Amino acid sequence: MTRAIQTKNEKLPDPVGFATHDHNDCIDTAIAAAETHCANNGVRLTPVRRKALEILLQEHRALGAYEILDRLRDAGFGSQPAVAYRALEFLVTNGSAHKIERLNAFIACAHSKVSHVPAFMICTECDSVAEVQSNLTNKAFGNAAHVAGFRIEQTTMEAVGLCPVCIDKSKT
Amino acid sequence: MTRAIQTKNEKLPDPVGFATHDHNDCIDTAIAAAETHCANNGVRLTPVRRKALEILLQEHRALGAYEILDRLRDAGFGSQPAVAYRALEFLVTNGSAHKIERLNAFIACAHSKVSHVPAFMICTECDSVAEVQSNLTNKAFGNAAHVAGFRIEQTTMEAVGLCPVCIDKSKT
DNA sequence: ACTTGCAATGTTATATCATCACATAGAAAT
DNA sequence: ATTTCTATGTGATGATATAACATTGCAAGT
Ligand SMILES: [Zn+2]
Ligand SMILES: [Zn+2]
Ligand SMILES: [Zn+2]
Ligand SMILES: [Zn+2]
Repeated sequence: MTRAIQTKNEKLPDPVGFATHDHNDCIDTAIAAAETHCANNGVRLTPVRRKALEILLQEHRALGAYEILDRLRDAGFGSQPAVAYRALEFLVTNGSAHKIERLNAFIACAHSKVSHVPAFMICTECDSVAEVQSNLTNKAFGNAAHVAGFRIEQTTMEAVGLCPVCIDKSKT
Repeated sequence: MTRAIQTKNEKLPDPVGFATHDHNDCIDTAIAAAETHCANNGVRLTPVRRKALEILLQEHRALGAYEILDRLRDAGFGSQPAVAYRALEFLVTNGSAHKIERLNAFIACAHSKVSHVPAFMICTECDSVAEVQSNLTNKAFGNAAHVAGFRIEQTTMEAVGLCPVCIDKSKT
């Protein structure tokens, strides 16, 4: 049984960071990076996991778990939520994908080779998402954590606002 | 996710930001701040909204919408989800509360008087949340947004890890 | 070969979170 | 007083996520 899809932006071209890019080989390189990571860390990029990553990379946008599940089912995998959630958890844990908490959705990492603090710009109008290369950790944050005795394991930043496309639209 | 409820007249130190503070009057000051804000902005701190804020302030932790709804119902307000979600939306919009996306939960702002980038430390073990005073905007983030033509409206940062209490526990 | 162990996948059922659509009630503006 | 807009209330539904448990496939150890 197919569930309704919630995502608003179905028809965007190949935007990464709201700019166009050569999408053709970026899938292959990302998959290769995932394979390398798995080999180096003693975990397995199994068929479902690989397929889930391919789906995310194909779209280059944030996808809900059930949207991914639909495609996994179409590809012959299981049809129950846990199938998608487990694959996604694996990808997130291993740095191939991120969860956009604001959207309850998942997106392939745009630069999985380098270690980074995931940071995103999320359009409130069309739900498009761009991952920002943000190598700068917030120093004040780190200090506060240290003072509080909190051991940070991962930090994510999410900015919401209007993407260039929707800014243009709002002007007309 | 289950945590002890903190009562208003508790003698022991109340933790905010994993540190102790004087909880007794911080509710009143926060409510006063909300009232001032509403007066200055032509919006109304109606009974439900005020009660929802009081609930959040009482607890000083992240509460799910349905948890808040329960208490609103107990206080004589409506019993349907929209009642809580609408009140919470108002509080978030007007800076009296934040949504912790990671937890799908809400928390009273710990320093609602000053404009700030909401930043939180979230314990993966016990789900406790501390709001960090992070007046430092991530510069790289801002630059990236500018380059991309993205108009940031709000940024939030969420760090997950282990709170001091759970670090202690894990050592035993 | 066999069994024991473990990780991964699958399924059913259920829990949790969130919004829609529409009716009614109050406040504010004319 | 009438209109208008905001706010509250309700029932119904949608969307997201996990629990619990059976099954499979593979690898070590015997
Ligand atoms: Zn990334
Ligand atoms: Zn947009
Ligand atoms: Zn705050
Ligand atoms: Zn903790």
